[in-house]
Amino acid sequence: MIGQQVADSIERRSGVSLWRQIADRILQSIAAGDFIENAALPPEVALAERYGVNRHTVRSAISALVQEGVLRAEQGRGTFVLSRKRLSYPIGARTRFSAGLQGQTSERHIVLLASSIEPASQRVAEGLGLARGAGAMRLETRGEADGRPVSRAASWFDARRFAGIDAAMAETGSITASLARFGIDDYLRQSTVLSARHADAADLADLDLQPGAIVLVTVAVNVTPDGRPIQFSESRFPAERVELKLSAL
Amino acid sequence: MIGQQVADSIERRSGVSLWRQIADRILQSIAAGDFIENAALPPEVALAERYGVNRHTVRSAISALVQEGVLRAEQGRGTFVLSRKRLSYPIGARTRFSAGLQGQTSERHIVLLASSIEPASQRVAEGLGLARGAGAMRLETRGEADGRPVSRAASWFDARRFAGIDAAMAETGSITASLARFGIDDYLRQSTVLSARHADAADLADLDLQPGAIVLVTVAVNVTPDGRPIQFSESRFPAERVELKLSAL
DNA sequence: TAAATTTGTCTATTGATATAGACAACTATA
DNA sequence: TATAGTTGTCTATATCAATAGACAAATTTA
Repeated sequence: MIGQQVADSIERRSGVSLWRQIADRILQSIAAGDFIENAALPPEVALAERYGVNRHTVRSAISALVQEGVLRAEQGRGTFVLSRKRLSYPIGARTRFSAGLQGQTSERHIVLLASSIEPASQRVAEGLGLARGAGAMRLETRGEADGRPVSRAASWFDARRFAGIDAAMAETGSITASLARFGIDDYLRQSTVLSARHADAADLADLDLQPGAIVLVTVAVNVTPDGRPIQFSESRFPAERVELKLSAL
Repeated sequence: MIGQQVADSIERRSGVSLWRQIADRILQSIAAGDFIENAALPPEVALAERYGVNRHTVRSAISALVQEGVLRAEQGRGTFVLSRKRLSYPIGARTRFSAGLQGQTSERHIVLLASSIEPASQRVAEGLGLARGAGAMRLETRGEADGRPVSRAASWFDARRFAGIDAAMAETGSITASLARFGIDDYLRQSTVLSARHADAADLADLDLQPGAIVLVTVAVNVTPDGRPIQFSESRFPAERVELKLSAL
């Protein structure tokens, strides 16, 4: 009889407060398309009954989502869904930030937050095929779509081969365009490893999230068409705003 | 100077308790390989100082992880890491449960928990290319590796074409083998959409998780080599035990 | 053996979380 | 214009989460 998974019960004394769990459920509901844009949420008393909690607890959840800009509450009328669906970020052989989100947003770009040259850690050295401790250029970037942050990444490049890529990145706002300046006309995604965790303090600040949010984490290596690694990166995506669509599989 | 992301601060009044956040950090640390198997965790006072909390709060985090079987505490000696690294579950054109985990575990299989025939919901109908409301056979399964649950899935098939696949699944413990009985010698992963959320009550029970845990969610369609959809599925993976490795990209 | 280190247990106190009930303020509708 | 339905605010109480300090119990080291 049920086509979707139904699991309305809520875990008590779990280390995650009831209002945060309910807020998560409502976000899921919206992302799953249970509410059209501008649709009214069920009234607070109904939600309280559904989740088996007090009305005030539901109100805490709602007020957190109002803070996040997901809902709008109007006294006497109801509570309404503001947010659009999650962005669907494609990951495949030719993963490109801007091209991937084309059609879903009117505007998108990458901001260079910081850059530095540092000795390659073990995993960076492995990913780039460098000697451990060799110079690696690190770029800290944030991806934005329609003014909302949708990704936060650290990327490493061979500092010798790509000297000055930080300036190129700041100027062009595009990894693809920056690499082109170094003679890289095309590159491919060689590997992607995916995990998820709670957002840490840095994620919260960089991605404009509320504490307790979940981030998807990808660790990836990009290579030239002939297989030489050029970029190693770790990216974080806010799970409440982004889903990853694995394509070209 | 730092090769890895460092973010030790903890968020207060976030809806996620400090002990749960610290437990998450320790799990990340272990998964990232900061501790070798059987290595001692830093003493409680040191951890309390690092995270800026009281020793008792650290103890709450540790005791949760002891409950989960990740740590072992010994009075007078220290607290030790038990758990192995996360399993790496490959997702690609030929995603197969057992073959994918080969080499990482000595034993793995799929258990059929339940099955039923139901009218296809909208998303199932879309995924399988059926009319909405047409008969869909649903299989509820759990993947286990070395006796630990590593995945929990609901799969839907065209009930007419695959009548009896539930019995085949119960008998063989393999999707691939069951499909072979219906003349499907090969099948490909057409699409995979990935997201993450907090585990709900059903996940907690089915995957043997502690409340507050995170699950990775994939929604996928498998097709025959000539492109006809045969299986629509939603799978949940415990993020603390599994990472997804996107291959053949 | 003595001292230092580490986990385990207890008491007490404070702040955040959750419940309960009552009523005000606002909106839509019969 | 009532009335019903909804969100907003207030008070009170109970439980969980976190801090603080002290000391016991077990282990390792000097």
